[in-house]
Amino acid sequence: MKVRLPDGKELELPEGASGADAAAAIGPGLARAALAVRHDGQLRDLQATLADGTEIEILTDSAGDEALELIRHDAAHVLAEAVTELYPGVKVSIGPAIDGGFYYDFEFPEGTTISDEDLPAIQERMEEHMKAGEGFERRDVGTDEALEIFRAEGQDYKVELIEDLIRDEGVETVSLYRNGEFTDLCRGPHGPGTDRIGAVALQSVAGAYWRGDSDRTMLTRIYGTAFFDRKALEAELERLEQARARDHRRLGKELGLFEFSEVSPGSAFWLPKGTAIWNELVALSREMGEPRGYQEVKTPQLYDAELWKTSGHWEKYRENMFTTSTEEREFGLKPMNCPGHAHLFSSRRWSHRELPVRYSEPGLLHRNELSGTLHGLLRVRHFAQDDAHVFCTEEQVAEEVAACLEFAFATYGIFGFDVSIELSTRPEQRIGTDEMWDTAEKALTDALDAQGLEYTVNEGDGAFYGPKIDLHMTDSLGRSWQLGTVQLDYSMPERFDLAYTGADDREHRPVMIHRALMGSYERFIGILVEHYAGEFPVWLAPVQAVVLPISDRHADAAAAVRDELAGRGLRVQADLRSESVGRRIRENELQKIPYMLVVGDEEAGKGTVAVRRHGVGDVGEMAVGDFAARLEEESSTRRDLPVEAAG
RNA sequence: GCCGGAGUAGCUCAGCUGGUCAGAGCACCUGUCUUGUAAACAGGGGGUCGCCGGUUCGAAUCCGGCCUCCGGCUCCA
Repeated sequence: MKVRLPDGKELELPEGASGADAAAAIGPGLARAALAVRHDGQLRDLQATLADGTEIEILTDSAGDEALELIRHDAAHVLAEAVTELYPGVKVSIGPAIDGGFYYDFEFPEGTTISDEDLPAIQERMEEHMKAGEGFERRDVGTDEALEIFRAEGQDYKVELIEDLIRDEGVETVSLYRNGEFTDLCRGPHGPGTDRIGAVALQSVAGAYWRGDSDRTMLTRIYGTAFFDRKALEAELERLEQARARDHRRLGKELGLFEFSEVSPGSAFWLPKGTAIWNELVALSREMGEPRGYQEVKTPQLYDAELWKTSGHWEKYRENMFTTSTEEREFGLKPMNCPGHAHLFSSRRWSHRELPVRYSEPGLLHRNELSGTLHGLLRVRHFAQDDAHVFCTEEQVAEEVAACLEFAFATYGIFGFDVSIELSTRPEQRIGTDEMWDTAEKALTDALDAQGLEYTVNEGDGAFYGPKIDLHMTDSLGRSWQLGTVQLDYSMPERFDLAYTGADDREHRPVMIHRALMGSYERFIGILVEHYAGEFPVWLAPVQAVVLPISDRHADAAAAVRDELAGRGLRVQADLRSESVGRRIRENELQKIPYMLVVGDEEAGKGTVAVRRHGVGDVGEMAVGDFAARLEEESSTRRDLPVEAAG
């Protein structure tokens, strides 16, 4: 028989030849490096027999992410093998490869708990199996036989998986993979053997619900990662260590940006330096919003429960709301600005000529998030969004959604963010008719397609009142967080009986677009801190420059420089402490302040400063006025100017 | 909320199996030094060892409950 190779050549093989045979026929080097074979587009074991006339490609350990994914999945099986040996009676569930590694979920016998301290022993056992070079043996069996095997072993989760496969997909056979004494239900493919997993590291243990369902058993998940060689593994562990240094919670404390306290869990206390960043972002939002037709409004924090009943929050969102009552009236603290804005819109009559109306508000919100979900600035209970609601006609929807996306990308461009786009569709808990959802989902899809944007679809992840386009960024450890969102809403206008008078002199229902671009200022700043590793561009830096007198007798000259710059609206301080210059430079460097301006005898007389740039060093002497102009330019353009180290 | 882990001076952390274990560095305060591009020197103050309860002659150390934080899960900006 013949198979075709990626370079177009044909390879003659005996009937019934496998991927391994094909690799061997091409060359011994490839045979050694081979991990799996792509056969008509599908990745299969090397042992799989090839069919005549098909196209094949041998996957080797130099195939990048795909190869890593394969051995990480292998490693998950070895993990399960080690755990079943070390903890008799353990029940296994599933263990896939994930971005950056793999995990396996187990149910340990009653009374056995696993912690990080148990990982080294498990890892050691895994390494023994890797050294032994056990093969991954595939066997296809009838579902009856598979059920019998796993029932006999008391592997209830596997039994459930097979039963579901039979029920949902009508399968009659399933594949089993055996490495050593461990047999797992698995679709495959797997590499040729455990010795191909070069190096493995178990990283953490965590709880995870069986099938991601919070009503079901909490399993114990063990996370790990694997690479082809120890060097790559260690580089990755080193990278993770480095990433921890960028953690916004750590930098926020070190740089004096914000604090958290037990007295208000999930709520940041913003220090002056963090507030300076916050204010710059709000200013940016206003500056960009104004020419785009946004008008800022201010609405209350607390609303009668009636308003939340009208909006649907009382029914669909109440468990996330903080409520209170006074004089026998019940109130809810706002978790969103939309009902307030809808109420505001309804307070007068509108002509179609006036639409779209775009109300923005950096409103303060409270959401009663589950305690276990709180996470620094990235997940809080009290936050503010760069929120706005656009009230427009049906005909204006496409243009307005497109304008929101333009605004969003213009904003991210300033920070050099590379966001990923997700379209979230109707959730189970929702208000509004299916027709409304059809219309809204189509409108968003059309807007994305019209701009040729790439996106993934999150079925069922929409807001309860409408579908949304979400814009995501990852933090220093690669966790994805939603920043911006553009949500289309046909329900709220109906619930609030919103109307405008059309050209036909009849009443029409406007459409509401909810949008936040940075998302919440809290989360955005958290991501920003990690993105810049605390080394903010000049326009965002809480302190843009610090003036350093060489000795006490230069204090007045230094203070004068500070006053002149601060008088021009720049965030400049003077470090007049009687500490050594080296000491003060060190401390201000650690604070990652963009500029230090040294003033001594040489400079004081001439009205200059010796400029030191963070991360660069001494960049030479400048007249105070020239430096001020530079700082002003960097602030107003929101772009740092290039610098070169002096001499 | 759920699973696992942690909680000692402002910060980072030491303190093994209960008995001078309440410590170190940095920070802070006082004094001296008056400084040229990443840490001057000396002295000093500071903690009911997260909170509540229990075991014990005796608890930072053991047990229970609660709070907060960390890693995940569920949920979400």
